[in-house]
Amino acid sequence: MDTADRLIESTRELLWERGYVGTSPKAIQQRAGAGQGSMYHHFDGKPALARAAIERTAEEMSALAELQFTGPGTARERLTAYLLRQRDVLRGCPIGGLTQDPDIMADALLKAPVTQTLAWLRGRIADLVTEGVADGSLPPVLNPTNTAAAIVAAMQGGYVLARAADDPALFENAIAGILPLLGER
Amino acid sequence: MDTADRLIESTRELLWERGYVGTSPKAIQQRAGAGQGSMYHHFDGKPALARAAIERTAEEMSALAELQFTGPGTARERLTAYLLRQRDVLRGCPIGGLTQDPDIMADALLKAPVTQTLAWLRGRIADLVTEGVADGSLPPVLNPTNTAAAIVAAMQGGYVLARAADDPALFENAIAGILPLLGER
DNA sequence: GTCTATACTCGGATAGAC
DNA sequence: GTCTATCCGAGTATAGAC
Repeated sequence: MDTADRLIESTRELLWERGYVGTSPKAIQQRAGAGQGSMYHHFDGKPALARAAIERTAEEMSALAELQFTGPGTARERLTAYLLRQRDVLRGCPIGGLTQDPDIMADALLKAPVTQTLAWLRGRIADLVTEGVADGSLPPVLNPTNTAAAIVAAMQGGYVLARAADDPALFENAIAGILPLLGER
Repeated sequence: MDTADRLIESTRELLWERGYVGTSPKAIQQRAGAGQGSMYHHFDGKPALARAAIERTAEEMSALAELQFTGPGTARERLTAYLLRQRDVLRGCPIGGLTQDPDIMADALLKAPVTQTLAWLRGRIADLVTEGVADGSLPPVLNPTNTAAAIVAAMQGGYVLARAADDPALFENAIAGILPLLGER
């Protein structure tokens, strides 16, 4: 991994742990084992580096989800597999958490990957719901758009509850609580 | 409203808008129309002021919710009234949003009101679910703990989705998506 | 490409006058 | 109680040497 890569990886970790406002160039350099000059040689400044980091995180998150969505089984099985997947719950969502960061939301270039990734996720899940309703694996009454929003929201909120309580079980509870929507019991 | 009160109110607004890390004493003073000396006369420093602000916000939020929970109607009606209540969606939840703030989570005194308020909310909603199952206004299969977690999570996550998309409709979608859980369609 | 030096502002707080 | 002065470190970046 070269220096530019290490800088991006360090930035990804720090954005996840401390958010954008709470992350300083100096902290990034130290974690990456790079000096000031090195960082400013490879990137224009903090926003440019953050942009590279957020984009990489967004791509990784989408790819990981897509892995579940295109796996084996009925639409319902793929959906519940995604929901029940192992997660580092107490760290929160590395994309959703950025919505709380004022400097991210104020910068179109930093906000765009956040907006797009969550929109993509909702759309992808809505498609699965539609598919599941069509093939009979999901209850026929479900509205795909609303159900997808509820599922993604329950996950994002599950992170919030788990972090507030310092207990990953709350994420699990939230997921278990929406599963009846999908006809699971 | 005296100076101490104005300082607390300014802090509440700034915590909501910019989070703890993103809020400086100077910004608080300016918004409150108070000087440095004045602020440090009334409060020990930024953490003490934040604590007062967060506690006031937590109390206000609980009181507002309790108003809906003790209103008229069946348990289900009170629950849906709470969910459908008018909200300033794009500003996010002034308590839930704090879970993303590293300096809040690292300080036991600042974190406690966040932990407690969300735990109280879940407990209160779980009670309503239990009540609704008992009086027949809610489906008998519901698990109160999980359902309460799912409901609170859907709201918290609804804020995240709405802010990411810059569109309050996503909060509404998430709520509409979980209503079928309560037997609404 | 990376290092060190330098610069300037802001964050957070203290001291003492009024 | 409030004001102004002052302090020191951190945040963010530039300049120029190597």
